Amino acid sequence: MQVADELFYARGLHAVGIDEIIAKSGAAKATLYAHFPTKDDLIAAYLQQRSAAWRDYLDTTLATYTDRPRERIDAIFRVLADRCGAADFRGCPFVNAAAEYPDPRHPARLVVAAQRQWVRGLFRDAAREARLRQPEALADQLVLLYDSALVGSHLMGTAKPATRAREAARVLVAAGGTKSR
Amino acid sequence: MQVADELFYARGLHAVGIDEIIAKSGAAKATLYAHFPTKDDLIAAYLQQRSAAWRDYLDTTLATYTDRPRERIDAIFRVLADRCGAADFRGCPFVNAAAEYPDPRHPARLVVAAQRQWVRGLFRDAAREARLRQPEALADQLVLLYDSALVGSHLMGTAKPATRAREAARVLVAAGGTKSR
DNA sequence: ACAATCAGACAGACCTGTCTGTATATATGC
DNA sequence: GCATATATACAGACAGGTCTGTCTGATTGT
Repeated sequence: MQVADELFYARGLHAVGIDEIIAKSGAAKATLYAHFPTKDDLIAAYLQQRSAAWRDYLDTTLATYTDRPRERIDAIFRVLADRCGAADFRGCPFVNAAAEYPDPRHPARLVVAAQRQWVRGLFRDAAREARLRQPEALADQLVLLYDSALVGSHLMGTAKPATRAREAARVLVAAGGTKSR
Repeated sequence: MQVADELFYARGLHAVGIDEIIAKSGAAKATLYAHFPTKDDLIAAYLQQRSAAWRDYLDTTLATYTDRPRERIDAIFRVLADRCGAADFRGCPFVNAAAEYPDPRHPARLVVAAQRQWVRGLFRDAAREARLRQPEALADQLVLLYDSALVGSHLMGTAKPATRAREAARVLVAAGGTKSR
């Protein structure tokens, strides 16, 4: 599973075949299929694991901001920028998976959708706790910036877009979720 | 080429094979390979064509805003939201391609990079002409929102993220490219 | 003994790219 | 106008590799 995780993230879901995962992990094919009946199941499990790991990490990091929702929002973007600057960063595994699997009913897409709900929940809760006007609209906008930090940093090959997203998020939070003009 | 365009966009680059394109287009394999020596060449051509078409469309649409740079920025997001609401919308072909081809030197990625440079140029030029403070930083932020409109609308299956991106862009433009606080 | 895993062969489908001979459209020369 | 040459496209077979998933018999761990 660890090998699949690395290969899928680094190279793409279609680009990595079962045989390569097996060769690199040392597992037997029958064992892999015993645990994951199809490749789609393996992919969904890979995404689920990524989702769970990211959630755990963010939950832990944000725990110190429980009573400071505005700073919590900024912290999310700080953590994100750190992630985007990591040596193995290759974009958002969820966005990447959605690009490769257009069908919203695909098992991978279900994991992606759930993950996005969770992220949006982070922002919505923080916006509410900060008593910002229109927390729902602001949450939506912050999710946009979250996405774009990941996508932009991937495409540009630097973490600069994540930094920019963080700055933009500050502007939006400062504006309090107002629809401009 | 038209068939390849539709299939690649709708289903993904790896998911569509040469034989399927041939079967659906009525062309002979030898003809296809006469025009495009490898599948990668075909993919790059597909993206190039998408890029050129989008540029032409945006250039035409924005021509009426030549002397109104602020409104031009908003118009970009309006056009984008229209696109995201189209029945055949399946995310950003360029972001999708980057997800499937991690190597920045891949032919597809070169087209993607050029396309992104062009988009950023649109925003930077408009920000300069509008005499906004920090046009470069603002352009970066607007590109982020542009990306996120596309990605978000794809993942959510509605054009609502594009609408939200437009609102956020207005906030950023109103703030004039300020780094918050 | 049983459960889990392994090594590795297999099946059938699909993939990219190569090749041959044929067909069609167009241009050129007489 | 007709014959010929050339350019372009076609039908389809082929090669070799890769893919996902199935299966068998053997091995290892508890």
